Amino acid sequence: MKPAFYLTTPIYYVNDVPHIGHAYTTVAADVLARYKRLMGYDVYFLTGSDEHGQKVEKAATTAGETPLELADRVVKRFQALWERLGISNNDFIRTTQERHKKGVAHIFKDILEKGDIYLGEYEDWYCTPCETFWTETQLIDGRCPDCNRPVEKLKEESYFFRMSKYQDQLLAHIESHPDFIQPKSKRNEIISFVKEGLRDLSISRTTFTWGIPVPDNDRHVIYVWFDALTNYITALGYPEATDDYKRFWPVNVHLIGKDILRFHAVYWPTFLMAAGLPLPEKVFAHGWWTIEGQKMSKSLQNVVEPNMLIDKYGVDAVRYFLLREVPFGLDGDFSHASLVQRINSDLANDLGNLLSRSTAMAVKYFNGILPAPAVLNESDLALKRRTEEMIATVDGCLNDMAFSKALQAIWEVISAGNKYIDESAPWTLAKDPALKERLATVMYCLLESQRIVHIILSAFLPATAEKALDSLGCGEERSLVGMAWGGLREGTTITKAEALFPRIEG
RNA sequence: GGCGGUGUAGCUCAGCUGGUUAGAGCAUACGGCUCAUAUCCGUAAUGUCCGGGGUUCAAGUCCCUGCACCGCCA
Repeated sequence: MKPAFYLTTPIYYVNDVPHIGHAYTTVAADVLARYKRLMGYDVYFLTGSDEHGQKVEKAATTAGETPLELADRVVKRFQALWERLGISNNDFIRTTQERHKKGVAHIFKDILEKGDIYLGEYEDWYCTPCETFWTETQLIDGRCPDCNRPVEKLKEESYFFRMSKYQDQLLAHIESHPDFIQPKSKRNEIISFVKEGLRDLSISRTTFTWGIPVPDNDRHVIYVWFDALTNYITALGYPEATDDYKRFWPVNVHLIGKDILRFHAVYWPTFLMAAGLPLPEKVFAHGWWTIEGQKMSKSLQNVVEPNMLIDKYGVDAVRYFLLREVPFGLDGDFSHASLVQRINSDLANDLGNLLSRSTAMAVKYFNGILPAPAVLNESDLALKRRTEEMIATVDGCLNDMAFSKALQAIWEVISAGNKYIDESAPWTLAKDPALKERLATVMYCLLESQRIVHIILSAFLPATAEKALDSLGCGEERSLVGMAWGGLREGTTITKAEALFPRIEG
């Protein structure tokens, strides 16, 4: 039986339209999912939408539609974008779905019955747009410290989650599981946050109705984060002990942006502890993108619309850029200049041109019929070795979410391929019929190395790898097994590859 | 204010437990090849490794201190 691998993106809030940040998390998750499938895992890749809450309710009212209508509309935009980006999620959960609502009500009731949810009273300053309560000391000049808008004093009956009870247990878990929260810098932040003490958490609201009602008390709606986080198990069928649930929970990794780390590294694990469920194996918080050196914001009107990027540069170029430019976990800057630079230098000159020149020679010297290699000499073996070593390196990198490093390792092999051509000088070999066998060996090694490169690249650049493998005459052997050296068969028809990535001039 | 982090070539960054002439990619200059998307290969140059002090036979790497920037919390 295949090993299981479960990974998630956050569910995206429908009050916001998709931007480069959403695309980033989702593309990263997709690469990991595709890679794990390649390695023989049975992968459950979940994304979805978060649709409840006061903000959505208000936005819908303003737009003259029901909250669900608004959600339907925005969800389509997310789904259409994922389609365009080649996202291979096998499930898409919406918090308005029955399966989810049922599960949330169940876990709420369960924790209530176990005594870790209790009814109390909440009084504090409330910022409606942010849906956040602030203490007196947190306010800045009497305004919301996040958005600087006015806040109002609010007193409401509220259900509380006894988060304080789990402080020590959570801390112990974090400390005994060094990889639970990554990267390390974020882990430190969470540790110090927990050490400062966890307060009980208000997890219901009475000021609006667009949400999942508290079981047996429908004056209350369940707090959006309690609702949203639970998606990770309701998608698998919780509370039923479904096959998916048994097979995939606990999740291998939650990929998230650094802004929502606390919810995933503190709230969510303590909810699970209270419910007696196993904790996620890993929560990985990636960084943020600035745009041409500036913080991305609606008011600056510099929000990057992924569809526009795809139109202009193509899907795989965008996927490549997002994962290559910046180490996952750190902030990075998006600029058109650096994207064009990556496309021209890495994708066109290195990757694309290598395939182009290699396949052109195969056609020219062997009529496109791949010859069998003779005995490999030192430089052939060096290329083979580098290619094989790269597979292990990439595996290590991807287990650490080091997408950028993984791509660098792949590019070292591409670079080695270009150098190999230069050193072997096939055009010289071709002039002497006596060297035909040597030429055959060189062509074989060259193409075989690239076949392996493109199989592994199919996780990152699915459409590109498809084209490349087609031109290398490779059929369906696109898996871990197919990664072994020697998979390219003698007699395979090689066709001259079109430019995978045309250079962008100007 | 408390805690944590960062400061290395023009740019983005690697440099683990201290040890030969401090590295990579991109950009720059020069040279080479011609199979290829004017692509590829090679060579070169540039660094007070933030400042100051200290430990050590030896510090970009450890300690102290100052400055600058960033994150989390308050």
